[in-house]
Amino acid sequence: MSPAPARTSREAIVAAGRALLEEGGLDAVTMQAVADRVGVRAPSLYKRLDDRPALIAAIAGDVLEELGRALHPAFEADDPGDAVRIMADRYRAFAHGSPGAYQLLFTRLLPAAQPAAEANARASADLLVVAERLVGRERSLEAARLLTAFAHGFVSMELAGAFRLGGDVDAAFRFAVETLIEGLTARSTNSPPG
Amino acid sequence: MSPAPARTSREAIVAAGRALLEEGGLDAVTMQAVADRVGVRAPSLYKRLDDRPALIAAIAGDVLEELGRALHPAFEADDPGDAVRIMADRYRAFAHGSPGAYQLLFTRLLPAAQPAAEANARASADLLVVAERLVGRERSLEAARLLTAFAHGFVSMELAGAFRLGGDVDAAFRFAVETLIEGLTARSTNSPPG
DNA sequence: ACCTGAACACCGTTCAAGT
DNA sequence: ACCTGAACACCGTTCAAGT
Repeated sequence: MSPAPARTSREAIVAAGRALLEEGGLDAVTMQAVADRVGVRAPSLYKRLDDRPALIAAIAGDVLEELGRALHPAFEADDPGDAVRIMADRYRAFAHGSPGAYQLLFTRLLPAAQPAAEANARASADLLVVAERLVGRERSLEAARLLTAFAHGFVSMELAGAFRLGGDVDAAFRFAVETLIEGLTARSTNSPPG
Repeated sequence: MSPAPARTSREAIVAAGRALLEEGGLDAVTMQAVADRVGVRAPSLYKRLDDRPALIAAIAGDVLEELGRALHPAFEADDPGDAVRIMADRYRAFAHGSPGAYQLLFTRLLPAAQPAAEANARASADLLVVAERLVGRERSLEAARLLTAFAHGFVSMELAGAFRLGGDVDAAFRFAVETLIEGLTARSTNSPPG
């Protein structure tokens, strides 16, 4: 008579998926493992999500929002160079703290799994403002792309274990950030303050 | 009486796997699809390869060698700035020409799937020489890491479709390469020629 | 309204049996 | 020495049946 009460929730399912992602990579995020973790049978998941790609998309969306929140305080720095330094550090810290989630963002996602682009757009806009303060309006998009390409490339190589020649990886990161700030500043078309 | 003749080869299997990778991503590289393509049943593949991770590793190894060959001519440039320009262009062209293979290189590979590191080491050594000519010995490792991080980050974001704000992506790449060359040159500890 | 077991088409992998 | 069909344990997903 009484309809069956909900025994889980979309949020719990997404959280379980993300935990499995960090523990065992994307392959470990099976519908059955997720179902086990939230205490339900696999077919029940299809009441809350269309399919596995939709689950992956939901995880990616959460991650993107969280990364945006982690980066946002960097934009309050007065000096654009400091903004870049803080952003870079926070970006890298996020990737180290959630490597599985971070890598998911740059996995070629199936079309169905593309996360909502709002958080993305907001972060892009914030970064563009910093870039403009650094190099001027004309080159701001190019500068923003250089900065994001570097940041993503560096942490992604770190996570993939691609820095195999020893040395101080933290120092290499700091050196690179300073080189980028200097290089971009030197190309600025902003009129100097007077 | 006569033992069964070989109906395929390890090379044919690896080539089939790579073709499937480009056509449909890593998920499309199933043992059955590979077997179909080389004209054999799936269990026969296990005569030449331990398992699917070994197949993926073999593909990655081939790709890495090919990338090394594509990059090598860049190191003949007299000017280290030119070497960086040529390397960057060739690196990007390789990724555009074989996006599936390229992305495979930076997928978190299972330990079993780590390609032989020789080709890797040779390319690293070549790049270090260029970096040293650009910034001096002390900072050469840091500089090499900045350059590879940028190059990988840029093309990987391109392939993931992460540059969604329009603009001229080619121009952004050229701008970034010039900014890096200038920034690194400015930090050089090499004594000026004279 | 949600949950479940049973079923389907697919994986990777093993292995005994064939030539 | 290599190839094969059959089998096993696993996937994702659908659906009729239960409450």
